[in-house]
Amino acid sequence: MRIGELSKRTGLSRDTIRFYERRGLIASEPEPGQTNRYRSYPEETVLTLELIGEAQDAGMTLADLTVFIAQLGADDSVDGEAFLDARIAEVEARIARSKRFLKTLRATRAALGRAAR
Amino acid sequence: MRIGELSKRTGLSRDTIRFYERRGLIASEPEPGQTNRYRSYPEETVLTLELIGEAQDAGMTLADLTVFIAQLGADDSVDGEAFLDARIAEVEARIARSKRFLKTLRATRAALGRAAR
DNA sequence: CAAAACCGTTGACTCTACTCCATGGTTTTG
DNA sequence: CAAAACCATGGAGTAGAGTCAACGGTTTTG
Repeated sequence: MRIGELSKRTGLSRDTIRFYERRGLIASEPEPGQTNRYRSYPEETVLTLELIGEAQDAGMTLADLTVFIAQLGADDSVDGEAFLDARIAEVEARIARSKRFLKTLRATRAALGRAAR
Repeated sequence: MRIGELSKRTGLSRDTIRFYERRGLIASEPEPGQTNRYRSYPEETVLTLELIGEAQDAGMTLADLTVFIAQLGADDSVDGEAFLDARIAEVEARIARSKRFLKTLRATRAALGRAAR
């Protein structure tokens, strides 16, 4: 699929998609048998981009994601376990802290609801 | 308490603390009866800074936090409920997406564990 | 077939959230 | 009391993650 469709399907701008490709997070091939220089992305790129979004929400950087995505493809990895263990611990901690903050947000909301009437 | 102690107790750099103060997230007073220009922070600033950390992990920006912290003190607020409801929804969504990513991380870790032996 | 809609590259620019001087004053300590 | 440790201000610089503009090809469409 071309970049315009991918953009529509993911909600990301074309520029963002090209930016991710320069960073090595996704890859395209030239359209087969075409002389234009248009990128063509495989269907699964939609899923990869959704994964990137989730990972960013979980606090991962694009640099981390470059490593992680490389590991998704590779069947073996020397330091992969250590890397993944570290990322898992980080994300777990971030979720826990986010939940604490959510409680504060809800408590504030409740207090405000009472004060308002 | 002076900035050095606050820095030690929160793990934040002095520069970061001063940066937050410029942004209006925390406040200091001059040390009472002193002629120096040293800041003096109340005890609760430690908690505020911890809150800021959690909020950032939850994906809030400092701009959002400025509004939120103002609301913590004010007993009434016109648009407060709408603001808080929006923030709560955002944070909930971000946590949900983070959890989805965490699953992917764990699955990858498991696959790698099996492939390694 | 021409206008509209797409696509590509390059390079500069923005925004957020810090971080790092340089310079100079104040406290603490051995 | 001098050196070390601490504090302040102002301004410049950095990193991460995009975003935008300019210019020029390619496809699609009425």
